[in-house]
Amino acid sequence: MTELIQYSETEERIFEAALQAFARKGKDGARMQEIADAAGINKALLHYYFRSKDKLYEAVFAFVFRRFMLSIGEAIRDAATFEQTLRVFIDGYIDSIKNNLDVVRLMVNENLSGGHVMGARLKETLFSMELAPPRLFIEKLTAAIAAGEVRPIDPKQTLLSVISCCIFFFIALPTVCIMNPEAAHNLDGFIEQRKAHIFDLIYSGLKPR
Amino acid sequence: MTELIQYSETEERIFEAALQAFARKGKDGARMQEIADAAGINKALLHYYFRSKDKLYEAVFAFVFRRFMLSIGEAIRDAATFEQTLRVFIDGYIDSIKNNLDVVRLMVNENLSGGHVMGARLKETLFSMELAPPRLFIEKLTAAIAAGEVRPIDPKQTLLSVISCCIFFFIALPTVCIMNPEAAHNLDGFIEQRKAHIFDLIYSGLKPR
DNA sequence: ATCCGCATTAACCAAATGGTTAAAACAAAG
DNA sequence: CTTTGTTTTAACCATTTGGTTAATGCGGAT
Repeated sequence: MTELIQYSETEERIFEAALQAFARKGKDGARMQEIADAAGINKALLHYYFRSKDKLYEAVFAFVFRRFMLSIGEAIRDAATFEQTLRVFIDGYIDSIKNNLDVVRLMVNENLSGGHVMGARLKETLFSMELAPPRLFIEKLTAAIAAGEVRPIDPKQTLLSVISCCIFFFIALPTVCIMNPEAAHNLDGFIEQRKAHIFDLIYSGLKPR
Repeated sequence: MTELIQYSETEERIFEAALQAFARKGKDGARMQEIADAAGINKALLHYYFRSKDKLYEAVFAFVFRRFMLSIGEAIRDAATFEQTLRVFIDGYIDSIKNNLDVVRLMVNENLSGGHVMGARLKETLFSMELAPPRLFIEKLTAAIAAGEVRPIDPKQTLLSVISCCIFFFIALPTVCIMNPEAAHNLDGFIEQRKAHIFDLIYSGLKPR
């Protein structure tokens, strides 16, 4: 089912180049020649390894998607209280996104154009460990509600809200920087500020009164 | 500065066709021929009206961007309490997005590829009425904080969080439908549910304790 | 009826692009 | 050193695509 392929150095260089291209210009906008150049190889080699542009796209997606999910999994550890769980989740999620901006852009592009490639990967991974973080979050939240640490609220919707707050900022980065000049001037500072704000707003929204 | 051009019936048909194409396949993925077909005209007419694909893209963007902003402006009326303001803002924002999904997709695409076209429109519109809703929201929130109706919190970050929660769901729709089967089965119901949840979570997060 | 400017079209073109092929490097094995 | 299988490349090809052009339609003014 889930094959664990070991890729050659050349293949991984292709992946990085293709990721950048696909993420920034979309599947159609990216040029095979440009990917080959960025990877420092001949264009024919692309087809030698991946047959077609579509197959290359799928391979790249599968590769970086998996890597991204694992990176999130690493960033999010277990915690004692739900307050800590939420804080770690937000910080870890945002850091992972920040370090994988092109992957996020690729996934957004995917969703904009139907999301069938991502859908296949998702379904394949649905029962494996790699989707653990969201499920773990929901379990923790459900438990916290039962324990009275958090007021009754739909856990799935809450998860969606947290993820929305963590991701959207990066998707709309150019717009955010225009509407919000300090973000353009000091991005890292703004990101840290954003982490704190999201935790503050959401946790305060979850606490019983 | 801000020209108010009256477009012919043919031009508006082109806009609709081009919007669909650009939104669903991106600027590069969309084909001039396919846009012409969808608009029921000859391909040369596209160039007759808009010179090049880039110019067409910019014209389409300007047109639908303005229309979308105005639609949000109409949806969001003034309200007495901040609680009402927030509720109206969320409902109006989500309804506008729902009725302009292709425009939102176009704007997201724009941001993914640098956002220069949107940036130009934004800067041009920055001092006009069309960006009133966000600014109005921030003013209301600031006033509510001063009046003690809302606890102290960064208004800009809060606005960004609200918008994130309203938009992201639509951007990631294919993924959301996979992770959340009931959304696929009854989208309108899920949207209403989402409106209620966002208001509940955010307003509860803003109330003083 | 004719003239004139705008709208529309069919046919065409050059460039770009994804993909192929046959030959050359190259490394490992015999 | 030769053989053999894999990796890499230059040159090529067919198709697609954005864009052009010259001709046609057409409605209103004269």
